[in-house]
Parts: sequence; structure tokens; C-alpha cells
Amino acid sequence: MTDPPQAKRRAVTIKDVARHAGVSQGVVSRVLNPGIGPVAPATRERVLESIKALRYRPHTAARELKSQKTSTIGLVVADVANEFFARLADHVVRAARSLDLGVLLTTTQEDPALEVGSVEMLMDKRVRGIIAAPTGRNSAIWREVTDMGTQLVFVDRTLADVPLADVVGVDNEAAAFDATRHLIDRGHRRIAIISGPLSISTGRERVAGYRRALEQLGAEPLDEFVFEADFRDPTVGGAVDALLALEAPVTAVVVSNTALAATVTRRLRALEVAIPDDLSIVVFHDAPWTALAMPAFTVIRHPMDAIADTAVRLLNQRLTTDPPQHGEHVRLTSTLVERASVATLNRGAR
Amino acid sequence: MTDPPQAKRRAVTIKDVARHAGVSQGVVSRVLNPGIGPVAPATRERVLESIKALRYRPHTAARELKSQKTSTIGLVVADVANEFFARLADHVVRAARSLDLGVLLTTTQEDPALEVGSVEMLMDKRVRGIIAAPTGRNSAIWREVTDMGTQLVFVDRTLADVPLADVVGVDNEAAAFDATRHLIDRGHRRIAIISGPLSISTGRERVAGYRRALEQLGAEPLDEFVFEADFRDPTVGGAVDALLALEAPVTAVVVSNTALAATVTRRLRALEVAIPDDLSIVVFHDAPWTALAMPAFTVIRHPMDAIADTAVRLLNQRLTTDPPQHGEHVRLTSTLVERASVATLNRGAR
DNA sequence: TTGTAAGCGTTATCAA
DNA sequence: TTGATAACGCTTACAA
Repeated sequence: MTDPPQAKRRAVTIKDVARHAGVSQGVVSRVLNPGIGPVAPATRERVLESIKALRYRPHTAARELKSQKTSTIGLVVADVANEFFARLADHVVRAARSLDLGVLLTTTQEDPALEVGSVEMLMDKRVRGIIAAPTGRNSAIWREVTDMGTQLVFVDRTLADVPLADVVGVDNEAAAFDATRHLIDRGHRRIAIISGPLSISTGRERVAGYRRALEQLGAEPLDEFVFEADFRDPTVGGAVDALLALEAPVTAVVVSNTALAATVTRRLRALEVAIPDDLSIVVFHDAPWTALAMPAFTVIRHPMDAIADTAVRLLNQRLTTDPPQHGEHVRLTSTLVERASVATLNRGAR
Repeated sequence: MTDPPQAKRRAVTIKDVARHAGVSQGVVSRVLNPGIGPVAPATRERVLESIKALRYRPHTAARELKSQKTSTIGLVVADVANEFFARLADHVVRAARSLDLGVLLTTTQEDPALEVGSVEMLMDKRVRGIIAAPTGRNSAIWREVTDMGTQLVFVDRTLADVPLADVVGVDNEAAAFDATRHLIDRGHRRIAIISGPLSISTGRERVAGYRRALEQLGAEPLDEFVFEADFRDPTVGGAVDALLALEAPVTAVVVSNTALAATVTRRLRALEVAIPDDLSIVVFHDAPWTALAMPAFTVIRHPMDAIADTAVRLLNQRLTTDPPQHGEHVRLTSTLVERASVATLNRGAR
């Protein structure tokens, strides 16, 4: 009855269905795409049966070619091994599914060249839209994306000179301010920050918030307290060494993501520096494990679900209605979750 | 010079390039696909220039329609928020990139219906191949995949009745045996396992290995020691309660993945049950944070990189050479990494 | 209500 | 070495 498994039989096309049902291609197409034209209930039935009998499946590429519309979006993130982006990707895929959109996943590894390659692939495949966390060093290519009429939503990070893109992220400046103030409130004055690359908006914003807190609340904003690390820098342990080797070592540090925090923690353990007794830590992003760490980390919690949902919602909005002349910017707010990685110093105000 | 940003200009096609370069479409196509036919160096130059000048980009869908070959593969996993699958996805995306393959990511959330939807989408898009961690309850649809000539590599899990699929996974039976033996060696006799669903091959294998160790090494394989939980079951805390409510509570438990382990740990903390003093734990999969947990978890470490690389290699092999009549099965080996979540009991052999 | 046919952007065959 | 031209599988006017 059925063909032998290996016999990669010629795929059944709309023509086969038409012949089998004794109608023309056009009719079949119309039952496939209801609303495009009338079809007699009886014929419709017959066609549907033929479709089932022949196990016909429409050929997306042909459809896309004719209709000039794909049902695919692109997702461009740094690295899906990063819990933050993994969460994001999981949400995006789910949300996209409910809109009948496929998701092409690409990663930049924070490498501008890979980013360009990703974007080109997505453009060649004519995705309807892209949700992206840009590396920050390729504004031109992103501008081309919007120029071509491909809808674009930046997530987590932003690029100032891509005006047509929507942006959804958190208020990193405020979050860093809060984190720093929390430390200052606990008596810390010598506070460091291990930030992500300053080529990325989040890195810049976090350092700015950190600086503002120090200045405003009377602590010392020393340059040697600011470390710019790659988000996945495996050598960030060196920053820890430097921080502790200072004549007057820091008593606290704000760490910009969980991957960095993991590396830092490992280094501190190796050095037998106790958290929080010898060094207090606040970490950006509340990965599930931060509560399980030793000690449980005080973190800045981002509204991950809202970020992802908003990104997809904005993209879908652009896909289904006339896209606006300028990108919409959505800033969600993060909150500080106090746990056990911050010590209270009682050496009074300095 | 350039169009206004919004003016979604008609996409430039190969025809435009041909006209601009003063040649025929065929020639342009031939410079685009070298090796297909001759082209004079001078013409080639001219065409290349036109391509650049017009910013021409080939239309993948058209290409695919004509050539009946896509440059996309599908990746079907349960849930990319799960660290295991996230790692896998990250690798797959990278490896695919280097083969010039796009990756369509879909998730099943362990739901057979979503799995079917994913597979249909991928088939409609005519992906060249699929790397999948099947839910275990949809053999039929996977058989259809191979019947249609789409290459298939199962990863992590396997389905017995899909003979044409390659499989790459770890030896879960042996790993569970090792984990259990480790516990027995440390003096434990009342050992539980919180396994994944038995509808998934890994769950079955792990329980089998666990059972074999108990029987072979003289501990008690009681039915009430085996808990079948969904991999992301948020109510697995209940299993913990049950285990501890036993007349003679267990002294150790093997936990089937890190998500479950996190939930279990949280529950134990709430109950003020100390790890490992009151309960020892071995966890499947060495997520980066397991070493940072309190206490650091003793884990079964899977060779993640090898798993992902092998999956892509097998798929690529099937894509580039004549696929074999039967699937290849690759079993990699996991290793036990001893840390601090297992106590040594000194109540002698019973 | 249905059929016919053009055309989406490519590749590939065949003549020139 | 190049140019016409026919598909690929589908959607969509338009005609019947």
C-alpha cells in the first residue's frame, strides 16, 4: 500500500491533489486558503479528502515565492548557552508558534562578523522580521534590515542609530543605581563593577547608573573600580585578583551577568575569599540557580517573560499593521532581590 | 542617492543584475553558482560589480523551489530554557553555521501535540534534516519524516520504531548504574530515584541502571523508591515529601535532571533537610551552576560538546552522502563527578 | 462556482 | 562563452 520507506517518492503537489479530486489547481488552492474565493461545499469536501488521501503538504517555498511573504522570523542572540538568552529564546519560540511563525535561530557569539553573517542569512531567507540582541558594532547592517522593509525589534540592547527598530529592554541605569545604592546603604564605600563591554548599551547604562549612585551618595567613583569584561570572559578572574590586590581592596562588587558571576565565584573560592564576609556581590539577572548558590546571590531580577512577550508582541504588531515611522521603545523595570551575598558593614559613614 | 528608508523598494532580482551588467540571467546565475558552467573572467567581474552596486541578494525561496533543496535544518527539543538543550542548541547552531545551514528551532514542551505541529512546520518548510529529542509518544510522525526522505538524527533520546534515524546519546543505563553504585559504595542502601517520564528512553534506561545496581549490589529495589516526574515538574517537591515521610526514609536520591534538582533542593531547604547530612544527592547533567550550589552537587557529566558535534556530523554525513539503510547509533559515555552532595554512611554493610 | 494561465525568482538545458 | 526558455509549486486575476 505505502511505498517502501527508502523510495523518496516524488513529493505530491497541488496538481496531484487536483487530479485526484477531479478539479483544477485553482480550486485546491482556494480550499487551502479559505477566504480567497468561493468553493462549493461538496467540492471542498472532495478536495479535503484527496489531500488526506495523498498526504499532501503545501510547499512553503513555493508559497512564499508567489506571495512574497514568509512565515518565519529570525532570532539573533549572542549565545543561547547563556541562560538569559535561552529563556528569551524559549519564550520567543513559543509565542511565535502561536502566531504560526517559524523561528530561525542564529547566534553572534558577540562577534560582529558572525552577526553580519547571521543577518545576511536571515535577509536571504526573507524573514518577515527579526528579534535581535545586537553586538553593538554593526549599526549599518541593521539599518539595511529596516531599509529593506524587514521588521526589527531589538531586545535587551539598543542601537542609537537604527531609528526604525523597536526596542524592548530594562532600565539598566536605574537597576545599576539600585544595586549600588543597596551596597552603599549596607555601609559599603569601595564598590567595583564588572560590566559587560561598553560597546553594548547595557554595559554603558549599568556603568552610568553605578557612577551616578556613587557620586550622588558620596562614595568614591574610582576608575580602577570599573572593569569592562566580555560577557563570557573566562579570564574575568583576573579582575577579581586586581580588585583584591588594591591597596585598599573593594568590599563589594556589582557583576553584570550570571556567567561572569559564576567565574568570579569560582575564583573567589579558589582564593578562599568568603562571600559576603570578605566581599559582597550583587549580580545582574536572576537565573534559577542564583538562589541555590552558596551563598544565595542578591540579584537584579529582570522581567524575562515580559521582555520576551513584549518583543514578540511588538514584532507581530509591525507584521500585522502599518509599521510606524519610528521605533517604539519599551523600558521594563528590574527589581532587586535581596538574598545573602551582601554583608552589612558597620564602620559608619566615612 | 539611496531610497528613503520607508520606501520598501521592490527587491532587486537576478534580472535586474543581468540588465545592469548587460548579460542574460543565465550568466548571472552561473557566476552565483560557480562550477555550473563557464563564464568569461571579464563578464564575471562586471556581474560581480553589478551585484554589489545593486546590493543584490539571492532569494532563498526561489532557489529552493527550483533546486528542490533547502539550506535549513530543524532542531526539535523539549524546551530551550533547559540548560541541557540550550547547550545543545548553541552547539548545533554554531556547527550548522559552518556548514551554511540555517536552524529552525522548535520546542515540544514535552507535549506530543506540539511535537506534531513542530514536525509539520518543518516538513512544510522542507528542511533538509532534523535533529530532535522526541517526546517518545509520536513514533508515527517521525517515521513519516524518514519516509519523506528527510534526514533524521535523534539526540539524547531514541525511538525504537524509527529504524532509519541516527541516534546519538549517552549510556544512561551505565550512568545510572554508576551513580547508584557510588551511593552504595558510600554506605547507602535506601536509595530513591526521581526519573524523567518512562515514556522517554532516557527515563527508562536510568531506572534500569538504577535497578540493576541495587539488585547486583545487594540493596533494596523498592517500588516506592522510584518516582516518575515530568522533567520540569514543579510539583516534584511532593516526591521529596513522600520520600522523607517513609517509615524508613531514604538516605539518598538520584535526580534525573538539573531542573528537577533545583526544585528538589528548594524543597529540602524549606524542610530544613540538610544535604548531604540528611539526604545525599546525585544529579544527572553538569550544568555550570551545580558546582556553585550549596553544597556543590555530585553529578553525572554528559559530554555535551561531543553529543552536539556528533549529531551535526551525522546529519551532515546523511546530507552529503548516500544515507544508509539503517540508522547509526552512537553511545557516548558519561562520567561521575564527585563533589559534596553525597555523605558517607558508616553503618557497615547491612 | 470553477477553470485557465500568468508569474513569483531562480536554475539548468539546449542552441547559438 | 553566452542567451533563450522551460520548469519548480504555488497564488490569483480573470474568463467561462
